[in-house]
Amino acid sequence: MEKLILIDGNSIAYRAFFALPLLSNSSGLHTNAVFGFTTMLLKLIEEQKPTHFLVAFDAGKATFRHEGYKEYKGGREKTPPELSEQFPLIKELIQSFSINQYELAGYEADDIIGTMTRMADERGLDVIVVSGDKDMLQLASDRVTIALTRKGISEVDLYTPQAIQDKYGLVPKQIIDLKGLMGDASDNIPGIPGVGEKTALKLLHQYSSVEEVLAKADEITGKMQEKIKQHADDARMSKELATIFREVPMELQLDELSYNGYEGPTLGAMFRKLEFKSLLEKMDLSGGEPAVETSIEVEIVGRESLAALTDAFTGVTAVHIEVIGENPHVSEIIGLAFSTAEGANRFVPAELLHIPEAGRLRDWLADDNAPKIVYDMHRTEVGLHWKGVPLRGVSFDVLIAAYLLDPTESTHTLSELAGRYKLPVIALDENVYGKGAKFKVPEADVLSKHLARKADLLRRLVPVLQDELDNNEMHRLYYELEFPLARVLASMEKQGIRANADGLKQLGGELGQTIEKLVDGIYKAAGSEFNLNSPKQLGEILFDKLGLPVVKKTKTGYSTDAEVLEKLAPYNEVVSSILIYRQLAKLQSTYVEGLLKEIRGETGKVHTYYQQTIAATGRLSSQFPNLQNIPVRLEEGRKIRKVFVASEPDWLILAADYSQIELRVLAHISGDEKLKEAFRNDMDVHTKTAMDVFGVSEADVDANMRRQAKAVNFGIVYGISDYGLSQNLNITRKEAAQFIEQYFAVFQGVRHYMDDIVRQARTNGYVTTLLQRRRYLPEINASNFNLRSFAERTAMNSPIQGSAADIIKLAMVQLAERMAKEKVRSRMLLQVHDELVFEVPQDELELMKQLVPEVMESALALDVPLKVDVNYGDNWYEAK
DNA sequence: ATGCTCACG
DNA sequence: ACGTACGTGAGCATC
Repeated sequence: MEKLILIDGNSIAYRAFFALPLLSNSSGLHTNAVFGFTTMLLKLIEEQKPTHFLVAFDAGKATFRHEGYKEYKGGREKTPPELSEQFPLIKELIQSFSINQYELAGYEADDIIGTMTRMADERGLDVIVVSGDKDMLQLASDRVTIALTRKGISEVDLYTPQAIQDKYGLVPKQIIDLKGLMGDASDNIPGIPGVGEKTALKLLHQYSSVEEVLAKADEITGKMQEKIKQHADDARMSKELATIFREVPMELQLDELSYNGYEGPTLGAMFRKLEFKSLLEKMDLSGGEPAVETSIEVEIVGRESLAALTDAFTGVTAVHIEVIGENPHVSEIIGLAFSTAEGANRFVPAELLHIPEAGRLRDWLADDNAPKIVYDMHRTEVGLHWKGVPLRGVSFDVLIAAYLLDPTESTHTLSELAGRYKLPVIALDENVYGKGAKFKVPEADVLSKHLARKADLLRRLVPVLQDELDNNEMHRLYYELEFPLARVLASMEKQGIRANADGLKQLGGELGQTIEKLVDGIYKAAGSEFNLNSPKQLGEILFDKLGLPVVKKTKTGYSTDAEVLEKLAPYNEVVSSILIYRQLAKLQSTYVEGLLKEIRGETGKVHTYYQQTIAATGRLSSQFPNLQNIPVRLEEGRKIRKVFVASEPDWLILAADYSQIELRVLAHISGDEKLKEAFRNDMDVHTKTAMDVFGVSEADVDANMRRQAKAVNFGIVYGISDYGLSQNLNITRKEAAQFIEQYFAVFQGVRHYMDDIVRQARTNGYVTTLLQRRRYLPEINASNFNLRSFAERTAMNSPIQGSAADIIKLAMVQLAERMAKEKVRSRMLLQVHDELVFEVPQDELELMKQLVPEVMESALALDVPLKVDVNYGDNWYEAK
């Protein structure tokens, strides 16, 4: 069976461009549209297996349509330069795929495609037309299917004549009539004013064509009749403009479009040029330049030579210990590889680590004076810990350096770092181990080489990364903050925090009963039973069955989030029950059941894992379980905190949190006098903001004024926009804009900071925190409003959030040192962005109550004081 | 795998 | 006109 694919090149390029974030390669060339185009081509080739293929493009500006109607496609936004520059690349890409492309002066891609479908139809070929433009539907026939891109570009909807009938109740030819009546703003086709899709469809279902509608206009009632008569000519012309011309005088014959697939090396070369690394690896496009691994020498160490192994480790040795599994607290170690300063590589199978002959190796791993280079010390240390092997003496962690050099990169795998720093290629773990259910540890010959390559790469990366850190003035950030912090985190996690399982179970039982009653009531009120956890089913009940007004939609259907439900509560009592159900169900599934699963039977403790190299701002994140989002705002949820207790009898939980750290940081970096004054006088900053913005005395600030001022302060920290503030305060955008203006009139230093930081981002391409942590913002100069605005808000927020992260991390490192020096038994257990949680013996309470805030407050000297509140009790709930 | 919802700072 | 507040992780349903 022969099959022809016809692609509307311009349309797909546009879709791809707007669907994907602005990727760019190392020379700054944007490639997102090219990338989207590539994935679409790959998918079509694989899934459709075309025998014939053509990509058609619009040629030049003027087409025959402009002869009759000069304003055709007028008023359209100019093509963004970031997209224009990609068209030559897209054309080159198509060539690399060995796919035919065609354009003809005076005609649009539609017309070329229309003509081709006619020819193919006559010849009996099956055709798929790929476009983002609904006009194409007019071409559908028994042999011609139209694939329209859905949201994004990876998904398409297929339209056969039947599908068009089902969706619009029209035959394909009537799509032109539809356009004739409703017009098309994007092509500047007028149609009949006031006629949208709904009306146009109604008219066509009755009269079948534009001509009939115009002829029978007298039958139509009301204002519509007048409009139709008045704009009859517009409708006729619109229909004509929307009609795809299917007789383009082309030289091109069908036979010339035959497609025999692409040549791997040619496509590979193009992907390398575009720096599509993930595709290169996934598709294994060898040939051309060698993107393959070079050979490597590695000695597989056996039982007999194990004892002498460490004799070779005289200088700084690179060690890679492969810890398998996402959670290092429950992981397997499958092998160890070593690369000496002289470049000799050794591999030790994991099972040898525990035999007596490995004694010297274990000592070496634990030796503070045996310098080691590793990838992800924190994870490795935790993984080894549960196998009873300590890790000490690490002198450099490649992962942390890579993260600091660009915290926005989604991953910093060794394979990716090799590419990023132009070092010898190594395979993806996925390709060596397989993934998901297919995961399998390979034989020693394969595994030893893979891990030796990693160790070898570590050694080569260190000087490069050290240079880069120095260039970026990140020496202090690395050596005084992030690197020592990794050990502090590992120690906190190994320690774990005790969670009372019985308490949780009791809480769960109570919740279960309340939830059961709620659910019964909700089903009764709804008149049927359904899955309350399904937003889809809930939406059908609320909006279709009960007929409540639709407030907000998601891309897949009705929105039923809390904001929507609050608005619906006055219409139907069941809605407030649903809100309560949601709240309790969350507590039950995430916090009661979820937490219970994470408690270790032997110790009754949970051991979270802090990710140090994920958040773009420099914050930590917490997993397995996440202990940074334990409920606190509502009393019902807050009770969960009662189960977090000290792990020794009579010890206490002590919590210390920074008061308003982000606004204090803002006061410092903006230098705003008013804001500094507020903190120097230790005022309530939201009240002070209300006083200044509303121009009233402290006594006259009511609760509502303070609430609004608080929202403005939050907004300022987030990178304010009138829209965001208006949503938060439920006020109009204009009012929000006025608030912001009043705020800036008072806090002029803050306004200057906001302007200046965005300017800095534009000039440098990045913004920095107090300790020189960097965040790159490539989209700060984008022509797309949304992308650019997002980057601007990020530029305002990141230095604030990131500097606050710098400060608490610094405090953690200093506290760990002080606590060791003072030889306290107290332990640091948790960090929650602006809060540290400890367990302390009674006899150290007074010391810790004094020491903790002292260190936290003096971690970094600012122009305003830092303030820390300390609380303690038998559990985390009481420590408030 | 992806989207929705919701917990935290 | 556009449509978003900044940063995360987990559970569940659905595809």
